[in-house]
Amino acid sequence: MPEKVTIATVAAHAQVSRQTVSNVLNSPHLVREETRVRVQEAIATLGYRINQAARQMRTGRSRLLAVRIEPTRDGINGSVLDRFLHGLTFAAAAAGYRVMLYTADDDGDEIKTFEDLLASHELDGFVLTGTDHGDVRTFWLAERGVQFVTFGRPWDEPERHSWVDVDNADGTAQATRRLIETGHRRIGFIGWPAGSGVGDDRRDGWQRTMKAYDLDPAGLDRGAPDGIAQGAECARDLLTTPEPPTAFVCASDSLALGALQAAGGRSAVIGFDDTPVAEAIGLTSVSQPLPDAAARCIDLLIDHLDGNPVGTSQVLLKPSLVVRTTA
Amino acid sequence: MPEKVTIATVAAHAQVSRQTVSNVLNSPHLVREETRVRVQEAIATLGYRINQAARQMRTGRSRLLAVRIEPTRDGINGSVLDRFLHGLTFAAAAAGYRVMLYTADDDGDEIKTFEDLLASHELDGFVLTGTDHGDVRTFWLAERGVQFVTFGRPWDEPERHSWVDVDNADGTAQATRRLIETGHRRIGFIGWPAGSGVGDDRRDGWQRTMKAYDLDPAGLDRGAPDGIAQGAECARDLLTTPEPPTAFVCASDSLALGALQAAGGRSAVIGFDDTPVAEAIGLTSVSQPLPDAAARCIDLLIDHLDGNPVGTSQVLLKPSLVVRTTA
DNA sequence: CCCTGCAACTTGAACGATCCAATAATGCAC
DNA sequence: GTGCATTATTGGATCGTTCAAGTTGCAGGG
Repeated sequence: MPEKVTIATVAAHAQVSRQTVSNVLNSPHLVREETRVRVQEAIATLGYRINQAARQMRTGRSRLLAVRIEPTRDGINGSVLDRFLHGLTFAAAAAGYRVMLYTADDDGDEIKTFEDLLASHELDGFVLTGTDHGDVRTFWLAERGVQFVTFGRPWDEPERHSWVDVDNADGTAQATRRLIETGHRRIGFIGWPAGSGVGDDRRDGWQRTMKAYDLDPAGLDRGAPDGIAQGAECARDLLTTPEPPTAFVCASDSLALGALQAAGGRSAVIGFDDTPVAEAIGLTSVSQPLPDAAARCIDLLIDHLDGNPVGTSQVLLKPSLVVRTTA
Repeated sequence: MPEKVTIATVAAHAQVSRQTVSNVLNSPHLVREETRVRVQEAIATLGYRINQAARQMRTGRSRLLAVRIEPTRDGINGSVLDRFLHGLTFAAAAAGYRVMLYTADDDGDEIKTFEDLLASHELDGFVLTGTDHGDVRTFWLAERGVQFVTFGRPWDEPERHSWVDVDNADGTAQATRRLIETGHRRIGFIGWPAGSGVGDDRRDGWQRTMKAYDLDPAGLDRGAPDGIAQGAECARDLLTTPEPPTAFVCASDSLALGALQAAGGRSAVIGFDDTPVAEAIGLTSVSQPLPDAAARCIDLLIDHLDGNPVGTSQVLLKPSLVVRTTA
């Protein structure tokens, strides 16, 4: 076991005071170049690492960010959450922060966890995913002056807090354009029942694009809860109309998979989220730029923590269409 | 902003000393029942939460565990890692620990991260996933006396450290038995090339079960890197033999998916890992008990941290077969 | 010549918990 | 009532860092 190396050890080795070493680390501009170099050398020689606990106790900041990891499979999930988490961890590390996980059964439970984590001074900020209309969590945090960023915008009032989101409408617009460009004229949309911000946005993108190309979207639109069976049913329903669609834009890969089964390979289908399922079966799908989104979340959050706490920022990212064999 | 509540505030409120409050929290047996209750009430009234940073500075323990989150898609990944992480976080929280994430490009990079995290006294232990033959990381950690548990056993020397693993051979054995019981006699195995511990174990389960039922496994076995195309190719190869198999046991859902496509619905197929892909397309698959495995990892790790540091423990869990439509 | 201002650095105290050693309270036998 | 062991409680020191205030040396203005 090597000797414990503290800031005092470094100070003695470099023949300066503790505070000067601290300044080299935190406010280098206060230290003369020559001294700074000498201290840096001592740090390197001794292999000194700052003791986060001690720093945290003094400054009250832990350089730890928290993200909820969900047990369920709705909203952002599976490999989507997986890739998002990796992006967060990577971006946070680059800025000297760490990412911590927590679980919660529901929003109320999550607020209890907020209290726990904050009161024991364990962390500095939150990244929230899967925000709903009038999300209680965001109000709770804002009220207490806790810094946070959401992945997913607050649909009621866009500038209430900082967020990063993917332009869902643009995703389905790209999908619809692709189908139109490959010759389709009657393009159906299979999405979720009206009312969810994300779902409505995805429907909008399809609808607006149809109209932009002078195609009538009337009657080509079905809504059902997420699921393969539901997607299949919607597709069958649309295919038995007098003028059936020749292609489908779907609000999720699950719905798309159902549509694909129902159509038996005779319709073009595009899904949403680019899940492993899509990759596995060659489903063309709209892909969210998750690493980028994660990095922007961290940027925003750290901006709030380090810098100007006034005002909020919003970032809207464009998804991209991953063309495979189904469209 | 409410007043800051420290152990001193609680002590004053309950008319005892700081040390007594500390004892109530850490060594309740030293405190008289009556006093203990009074202190607990003061804690509840004031909403006191222990300051983790201060505790950590004194005790040198952070109550933080770390897990690597991988960018790539091999080994344990996607929704598998997702579910495992949730299990870890949940189990850790129950024991008063938190889970932190870190990234690394390769094993060497990971060891550099170990150094960083440990030197700054940021965490107490590691959960490693995806261990290889003669994993350098485990040697490095063991050498330094750092506590860790792996999910996946060290194939060279089982008792070198503590681990939790799923009985892969039992999984393919269950799959093979299921196929035999539903009337199949010629059952092929599509796995990875020999040499990986997990892959060889999965092949073993199939082979042993075949022999146990007096069925000859000779010539029914193919190996290829993981992937849908590879699975399809192996299946086609097996189907063109003089006595082709009527069913396939596969080492992964990806390989199974390929086999399914190649067989065109005329063969029974069973995959491994019960990924969302399997659920989506109705693929029968072997499911790993991830929440349970995660909980056992945490149990073992915390045992090592809190209690007896002597000896290692091993836990082998049985997977279960999720029967869907393909077998 | 004194005072002010500045840069570069030093010193003592504080953050909030736990550990340690010493003290006070209690019970019991003689 | 005294002595002694047992248990419960106390005050002080401590972990490693940063904050606030202070010291030193030197240049320039009045």
